[in-house]
Amino acid sequence: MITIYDLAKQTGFSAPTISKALNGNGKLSDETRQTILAAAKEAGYTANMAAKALSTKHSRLIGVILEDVAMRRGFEHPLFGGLLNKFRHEIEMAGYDLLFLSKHFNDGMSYIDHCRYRDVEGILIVNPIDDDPEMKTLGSCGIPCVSTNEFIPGVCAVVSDNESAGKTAAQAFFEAGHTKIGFLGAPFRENSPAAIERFKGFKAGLESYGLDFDERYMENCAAWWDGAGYDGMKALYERCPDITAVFVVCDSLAFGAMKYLLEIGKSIPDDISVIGFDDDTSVLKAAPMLSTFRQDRDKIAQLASEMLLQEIAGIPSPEVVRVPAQFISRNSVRRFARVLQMGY
Amino acid sequence: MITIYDLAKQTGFSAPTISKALNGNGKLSDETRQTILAAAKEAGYTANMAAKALSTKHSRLIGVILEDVAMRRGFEHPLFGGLLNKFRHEIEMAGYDLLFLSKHFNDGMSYIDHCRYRDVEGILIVNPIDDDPEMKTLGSCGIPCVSTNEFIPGVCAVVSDNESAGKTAAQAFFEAGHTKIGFLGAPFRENSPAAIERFKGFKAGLESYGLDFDERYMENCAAWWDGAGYDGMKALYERCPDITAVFVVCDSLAFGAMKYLLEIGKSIPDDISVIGFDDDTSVLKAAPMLSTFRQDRDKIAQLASEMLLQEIAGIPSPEVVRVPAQFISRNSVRRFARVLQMGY
DNA sequence: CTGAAAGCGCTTACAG
DNA sequence: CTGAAAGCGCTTACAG
Repeated sequence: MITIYDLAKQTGFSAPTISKALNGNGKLSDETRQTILAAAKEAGYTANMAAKALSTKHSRLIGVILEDVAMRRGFEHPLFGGLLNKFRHEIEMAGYDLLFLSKHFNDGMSYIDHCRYRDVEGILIVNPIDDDPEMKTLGSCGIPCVSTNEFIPGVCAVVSDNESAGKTAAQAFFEAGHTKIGFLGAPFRENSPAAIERFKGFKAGLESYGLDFDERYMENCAAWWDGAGYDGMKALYERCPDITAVFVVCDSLAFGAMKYLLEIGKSIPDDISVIGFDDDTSVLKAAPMLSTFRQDRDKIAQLASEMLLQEIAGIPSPEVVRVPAQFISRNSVRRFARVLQMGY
Repeated sequence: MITIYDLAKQTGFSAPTISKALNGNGKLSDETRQTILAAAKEAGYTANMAAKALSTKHSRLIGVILEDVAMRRGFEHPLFGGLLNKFRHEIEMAGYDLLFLSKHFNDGMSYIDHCRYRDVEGILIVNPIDDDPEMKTLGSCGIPCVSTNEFIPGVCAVVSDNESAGKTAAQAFFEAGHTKIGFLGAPFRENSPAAIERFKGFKAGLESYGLDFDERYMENCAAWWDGAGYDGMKALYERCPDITAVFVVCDSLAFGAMKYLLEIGKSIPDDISVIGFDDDTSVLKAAPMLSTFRQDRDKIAQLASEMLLQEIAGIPSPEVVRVPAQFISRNSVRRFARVLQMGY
């Protein structure tokens, strides 16, 4: 391993001068800088980050909290995986590395201790464990944080515009002539906006068309995976067999719901129309006709990295940044004839 | 931030003594150790890894090379995502953190430079870029490496027993009475064993039953995603419409292949039987009847972490470790009546 | 524009 | 069993 002292010896300059040349700061003659840079290159010099981190207190490490209790897919989660691919790329371009924070590290240190241990400079909270009490402390722990799925006091959230998407779903159903429309949700948790917001927007959308949303038409599934969607749809449909359409908060649930509907002999969209959420490729192959919403994972990741880098630089972020989700209309919504006659 | 000097002041011992107590090494009276540990706990002391790394040359960091040019799914790759979930858990239990190695870090340092920069202690090569020349240098770079998909000179490979799986596929088809069986492969690359080995085993399996494999029955798709499977199946089937079965090297390709077959009016398995590979959940929802092989991601990850930790400790690893892939028989293979009559 | 000194927080021999 | 000294590789004021 070659150090700045080796470079100092070779070039005849002092270590601090080598340091300045390498880092491009301080006043140095161009000539000095050039010779030092050339020597470094020739010697194949690579800085030692541990030493840098120790003296500067800057580790160039971004901690990532990624737990996936809800879907149990970890890296393979339909939103989180793609988001991380992009986020990783963005921060690497800025000279940072990803460091996964963990609770079972070194027999159970907290996230924050893990951060201190590694001098982590910023935290991306992709998704925490439900109701983790440590989340509340993150906003004031002194380390810049950005969240991409959960609302945490004092932490900037970059999330899809779920309400608008909900409205769009209502609009799509309404314009196709549906009036009895179910809502299949997921556990409503205060800090996890996705399900609640999609419902809010959906309800507001219906009301804007003069349709009151009947609470009986709403069913919240017990979890986020397809089995729960199956059970939820069963409960909903047995209670309200008159619905002609259902908006489901995510595609996994929609897949389970459709499975149930198909099993009892219903066809989609002829008997019942469905709109999902996520544009989940794992569902899409099975249900290529499913209309859904695509969360802009690249955009969310890019904004999240910008906000975080900005906060590290001392510039505060807004409390929440919304990213539009794109409606992807395929063929799971039946258009009623009378509507077509109305000129649609 | 509280340091060992603070602890030293508080307890009246010297910094080295604090260090020994904290790390459990060196000779210390139990009493001293206890008081120091208690003081550390009360003060909420967390070690500083940068300082530790600088003085010990041990970063407790495992570099990960994860590129996914083949499937373009990154973290969402059917094998790699799950493998990483488990690998991450394993090494965290051992006090290590994951560090993704990247070529576009800090305007383009090599993987090895990235490792030196961070003092990475070991490298997990989940999947490299095809024909990356840097791979050849990894085996002799001085940093312990383990690979989970690619053969690299001097690097321990932990991979599925693809040949046995290929034989099992041949057996399954043969026992069901098939004799004209196609093989749908992927680009054969020398260092990437999956496709070649599955083919080898498959061919050997057929031959063990006295069936010569007709080279015309083999078609290698241009890539690993479903569109390539569609095209590959088309080419194969147009050339050999007499096949009654096809073994496909991965489920994504199998999905594309089935899509083609369905489109031209064939039914599966009545007209043509299919066996895939990967037990890819994203395909499974669409084709729940697909018989396939499940790679034991947890086992591969666990063995890879063991090998790597072992190498870091100075114990050499075997050149290759094989992990059985489990055949999952569902309903995509037709059993011919005459076979049943033969007593199967 | 360049360098000597001190420090970041920890550990490793080496004394005692 | 415990501590004084030196060092890991880098950077930050501060002189000059």
